Amino acid sequence: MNLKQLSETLGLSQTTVSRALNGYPEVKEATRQRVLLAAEQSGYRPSTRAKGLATGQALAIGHVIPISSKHEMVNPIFGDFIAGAGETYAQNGYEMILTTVDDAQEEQIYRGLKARRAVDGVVVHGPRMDDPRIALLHDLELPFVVHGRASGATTAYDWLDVNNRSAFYRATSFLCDLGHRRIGLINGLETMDFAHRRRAGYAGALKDHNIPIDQALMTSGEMTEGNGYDGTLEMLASSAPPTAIIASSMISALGVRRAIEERGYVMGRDISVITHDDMLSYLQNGQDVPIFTATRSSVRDAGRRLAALLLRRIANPAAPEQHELLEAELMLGRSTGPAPLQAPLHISPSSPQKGPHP
Amino acid sequence: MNLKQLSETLGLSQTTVSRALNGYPEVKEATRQRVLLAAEQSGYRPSTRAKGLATGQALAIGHVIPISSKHEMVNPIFGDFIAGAGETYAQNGYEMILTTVDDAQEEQIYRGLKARRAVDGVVVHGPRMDDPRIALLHDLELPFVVHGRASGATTAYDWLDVNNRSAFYRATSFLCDLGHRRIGLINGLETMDFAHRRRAGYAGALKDHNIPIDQALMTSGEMTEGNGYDGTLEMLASSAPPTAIIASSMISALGVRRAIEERGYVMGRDISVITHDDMLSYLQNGQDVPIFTATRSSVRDAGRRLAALLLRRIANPAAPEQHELLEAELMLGRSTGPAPLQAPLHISPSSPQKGPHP
DNA sequence: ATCAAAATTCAAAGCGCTTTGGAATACCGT
DNA sequence: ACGGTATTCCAAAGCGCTTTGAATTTTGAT
Repeated sequence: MNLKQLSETLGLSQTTVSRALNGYPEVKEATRQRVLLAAEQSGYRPSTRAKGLATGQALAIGHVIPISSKHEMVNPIFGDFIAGAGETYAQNGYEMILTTVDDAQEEQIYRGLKARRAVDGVVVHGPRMDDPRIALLHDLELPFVVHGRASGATTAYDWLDVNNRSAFYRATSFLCDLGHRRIGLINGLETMDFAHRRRAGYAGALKDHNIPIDQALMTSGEMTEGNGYDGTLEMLASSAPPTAIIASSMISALGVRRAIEERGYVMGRDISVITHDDMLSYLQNGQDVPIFTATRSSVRDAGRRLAALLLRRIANPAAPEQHELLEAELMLGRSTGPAPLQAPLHISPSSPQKGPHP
Repeated sequence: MNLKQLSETLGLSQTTVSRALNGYPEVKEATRQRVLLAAEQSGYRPSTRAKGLATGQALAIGHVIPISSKHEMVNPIFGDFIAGAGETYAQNGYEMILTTVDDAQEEQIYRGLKARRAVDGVVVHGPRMDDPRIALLHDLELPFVVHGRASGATTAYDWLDVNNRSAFYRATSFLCDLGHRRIGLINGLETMDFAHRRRAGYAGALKDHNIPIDQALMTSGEMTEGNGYDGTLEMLASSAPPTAIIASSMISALGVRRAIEERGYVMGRDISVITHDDMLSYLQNGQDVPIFTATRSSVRDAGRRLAALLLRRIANPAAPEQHELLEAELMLGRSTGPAPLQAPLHISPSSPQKGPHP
């Protein structure tokens, strides 16, 4: 069923039917109702393509998901973020077009999206330090918003970010106030902007508590269980092991916990742990009382809001830049406690296992 | 830059330019080169919409992701699956359109996709028992393929599935052969078709080893860390606890491990664990030696293959149904060992923790 | 040189929608 | 009843591409 057929059925012109459907005022109310009913009954829906051609809009948003070509890794927050953004799009009649791409082809993809007029705007995921995409999209005049920020960008742009710096500042301060002086940081890849900010928050808090920074207590890498495990094991093996560890994601934190327990320590008593928690739907941090003390911020909510930001930008290209800085909550869980008075006894691990990742 | 402009630049008709670009034979080779070069230099790319309108193809594939309206959960395998499918689409010039939807609106979404001619075909995710989507899509005459199978479907359809039954049969048999007689199953939601098949494999193996089925050793639910933990704790607390547990996903397995260790048992010695491993990029099962013994099958690879299946279906709507049944490998890891000669001593847990999810 | 066949190019129609510029009809006060 | 204004509807153009059917040029054989 297309417009022509529908209008013939009704004995009206395509113009009138189109206007009735799109809510224009120059059509009699009775006629509109008649059209609406007929459209409903026949299941008529305008062709996306034809409509897009006629209006010049794509009614679609592009999400270009970078997949680290080295580790072939898909960011685990991705599913929940998309779910959030999808809600917003659905409410506004937009479609979501997904492209996965490794870093090398990124520029091509954005240029293609623009040249083919496939989308009205894009969401930039996982901004890196001095991310070249900002300038590129700016030059292409393709509306975009960034999930996170890209330090070093020379042009203004719309973004939504968690206040990573303050979150990690608070987490670190909280541990300091509990008496911890040796605090480890299992960070994400520091080419990523957010990891950079988190470290700044961590370092800032240590400085404010007059605690020197120890390179041996900082690792960075992809946020996998394995890296959390490896990093923790390494720190624990050092001559001056930490009494607390901050992890950058729930996934790494699971590895941190595994290493701690495998070494025979008790999390929350011998070693305190704080993690950042994106509130992924399949990895909930406890039901009532959180297992992990965590800096918490819903990535799904971020998706919803960021999508809204983009739609606003598209509706009004000349508006001033929009920014949204979400503060993470510090949720108290069972994984933190006062610093042990002395270095924890090193109980021999209950399991002789000592190996790679789960 | 559009076709008209490009053709004027070249002093050729739109027809010729279009044909040169699309590889038709009726254009002189020298002309084609000239056109190709000009297109390259000017960055010309045909408008997706215009092309789609003219050809009647959408050059897009729809993925409709069900989000359990109850738990608001996004399946964690989703990201990797999409990454795989995306590779195939990119190679073939297709776009991926993503829609997230809760069960109630599913039908509407598919009808909309069809009526608006937004996609050339769709991938059905997470088929349930007697899934109504199969019949619906069949009626709509919208080409589709299914990731998994839907028992009870009355029409033939294309699918790609892991042989869940044989995988869980082998895992269970393997444990039986190691002497285990009380084997727990932490299954996915049994409204899901795959969970049903897995239980059938598990039950079949027990039967073949003359081991009665014990309802107390079977749980099912969303595959979260928390459910893995809760289920395990419950089984371990029973009067006749299992000596081995099979988990339906790495995420649940992490919960299983937490419960085991929290109770003071050693995984692989006191309690054996086998999990299904989808080879998610951020949850690798060890580097060299797997942590968990696992039935392994790459969901990313499944995405790649299933997408190819769909493109073939679209190219040839009348072809006979295509099926691909992938066998999971049984990877030996550190989490399994011979059944303890007697019920494991119940060492008091090293941690007094006893609580909800991690 | 000549003419049919092959190779190359083009003008125009059409895909399904929106939107412009009118045309037709209804309504108002006088 | 009449001119004028609102209201309601419509024909046709246009969005950027592909494709049909025809025109033009080249080629090859005589």
